[in-house]
Amino acid sequence: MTTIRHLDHADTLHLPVLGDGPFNFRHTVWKPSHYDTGLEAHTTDRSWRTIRIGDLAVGVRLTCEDRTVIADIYTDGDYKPAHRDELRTRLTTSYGLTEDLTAFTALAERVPAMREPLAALGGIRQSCPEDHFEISVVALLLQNTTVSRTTAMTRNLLAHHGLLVHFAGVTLRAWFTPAEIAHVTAECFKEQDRLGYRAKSLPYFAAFFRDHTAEDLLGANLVERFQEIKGVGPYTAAVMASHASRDPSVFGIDVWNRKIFARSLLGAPDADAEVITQRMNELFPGHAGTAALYLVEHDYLARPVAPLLHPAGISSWNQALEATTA
DNA sequence: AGCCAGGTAATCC
DNA sequence: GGATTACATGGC
Repeated sequence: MTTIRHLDHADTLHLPVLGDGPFNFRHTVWKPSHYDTGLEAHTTDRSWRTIRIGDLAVGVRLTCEDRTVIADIYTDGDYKPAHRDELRTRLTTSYGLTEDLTAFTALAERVPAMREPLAALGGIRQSCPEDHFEISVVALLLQNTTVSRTTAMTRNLLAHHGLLVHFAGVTLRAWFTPAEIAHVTAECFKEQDRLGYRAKSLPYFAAFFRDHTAEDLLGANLVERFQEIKGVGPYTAAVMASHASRDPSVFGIDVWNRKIFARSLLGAPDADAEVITQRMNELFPGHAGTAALYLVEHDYLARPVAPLLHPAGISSWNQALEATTA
């Protein structure tokens, strides 16, 4: 039985958005293509998200005024000045608040297929509040399966090994750390959490990120480096590099987004991954990952995987999450 | 029943 | 090397 941790308000951060281009808060923080993890909740004008900083569980409530993101911070532990600094950096980086989109936009304006995505989503940035370990788990759970099963596996893992927190009126799950699942066996991931053959990979993921910090990986060719982990291939490594490392030139290609790119760039229902990758790099040199982001999110804008919540629906959201316990 | 999902590693020639 | 094939599992 998972107990709910109640987090108290500890801080308020004002995070400026730099650069002159547009900033789209709603679609930067909430992505129409992202599946429901239980780690975040979104209404039309605000978002809630959990973050782990080592042992500390943090709840963040995000709103935006003009070009400032306001982050209300909630914790249940000993909140120190160092945590404030780390959260400021983490949130600014996670949502690309200081990233310059002008080079991408200049390339995209010359491509007809980008006209509508730019008009609808101009000013969105990659969102990745996950760290490298956490996003690697997400990508692992997306491997060769349906999104509904990915959602179920995520729910199982977080219910059995993660945290359950309540803050600012919302109940959410929070990630486990590599250390917290170091003792869990592959058999448990398979039988209890229903991960199938992916169960064997997760212990390798946890061991790698227990032993390597983000600083260790600076300067490395990340897409190659991450593939040293058993269970990480070209797709998962690219998701890690494009999302957690925020390399704008990289995107992970799979059977799902391949069709989106083939349709919008080649006018075909599907195409070889090599053909698409070459075309993307040709049209958006150095920014193919950003282009991929705009094309995919625009494709999902009218029918989001996990739609925005109505404010009145938050209490039933909370009840549903609290009912799914270990 | 069989095929396919927002892939990867092992094995084959 | 590049081309198969097995791998878990649930939904249609």
